[in-house]
Amino acid sequence: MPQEKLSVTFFYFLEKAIRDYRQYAQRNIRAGFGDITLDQILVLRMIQDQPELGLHQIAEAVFKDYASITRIVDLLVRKGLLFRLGNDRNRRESELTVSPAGDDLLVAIQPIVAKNRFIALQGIHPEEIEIAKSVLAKIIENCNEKSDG
Amino acid sequence: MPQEKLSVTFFYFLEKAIRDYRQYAQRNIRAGFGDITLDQILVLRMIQDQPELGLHQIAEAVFKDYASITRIVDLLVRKGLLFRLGNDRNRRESELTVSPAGDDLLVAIQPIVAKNRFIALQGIHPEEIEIAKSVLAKIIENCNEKSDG
DNA sequence: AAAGCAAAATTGATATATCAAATATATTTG
DNA sequence: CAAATATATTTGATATATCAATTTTGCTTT
Repeated sequence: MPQEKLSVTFFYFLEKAIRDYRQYAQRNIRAGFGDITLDQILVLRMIQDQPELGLHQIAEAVFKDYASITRIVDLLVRKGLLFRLGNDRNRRESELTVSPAGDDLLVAIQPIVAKNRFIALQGIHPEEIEIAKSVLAKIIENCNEKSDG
Repeated sequence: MPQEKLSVTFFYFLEKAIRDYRQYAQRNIRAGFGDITLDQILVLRMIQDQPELGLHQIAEAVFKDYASITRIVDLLVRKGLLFRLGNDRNRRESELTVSPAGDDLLVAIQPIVAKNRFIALQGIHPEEIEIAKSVLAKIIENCNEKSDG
């Protein structure tokens, strides 16, 4: 098993990069707004874009766990950024709608999010980003292969 | 701000890749062993390699938070994989030592961890991995720049 | 050695991830 | 339509991440 060392450091870097990025982005968001997390923003925006989705589909769209989505949505509702219209009992029928406050927040936060991404990728050639992306895509594929060998 | 789309999908892939890899690796570990997490293994191995380190330094070595390390170490001690020799009160003096059970576990688990990494990176050219690694390194750098602009 | 300061370690609170189990709802079948 | 089954959602338990606050320990300086 060659390149063992490369793979070790690669996964270290992978973990550290995502953590540092999240920390950096979260810090910038907090500076401008109160206590909203990146994940909550992600879910909120997804619902804004496609309000017709069920939680299950939202989870898939944002690559997250179902249980996490339940909790994130609850938080967003509690914060008044999201409305659960219709039946509050039957959650499958209740439609989720971003509240005016939620809309405002998304509008205000959008440039910050974009800037975070921009700065995080500053000084990297687009072709390199593409290659890195393809590497990540391949990892995703490899980890989701049916294991039969 | 060009390439907005590329950066969006890049960060999506980044998050998904790390999550899928962890899930995949964790599943394989669980199949062979009981309930030990990747993070616990990482910390355990670090202590095995450099038992003289303090928690602070361990945290830095594995790119983790101090608070997390405190809790992970406590778990490892509770599981009998790690001994806190010497003074159990003064934690700075107490030396951490991997127990025989911990040694055994690391030995047994090592090939699984290596295989996980190998499979996750299967079919990717080493040069591409290097490029991806350099992209991640640059992101880490960008996110840790002193913000004064 | 005592006081004060710096560094290390811990704890509390909250958010998210994960898995398993339990509910609830929808759909299919008889 | 009722029962069986499938799917969606929630909940509980535990682990980790993060930040803030606190405590502990170590070091310096008298």
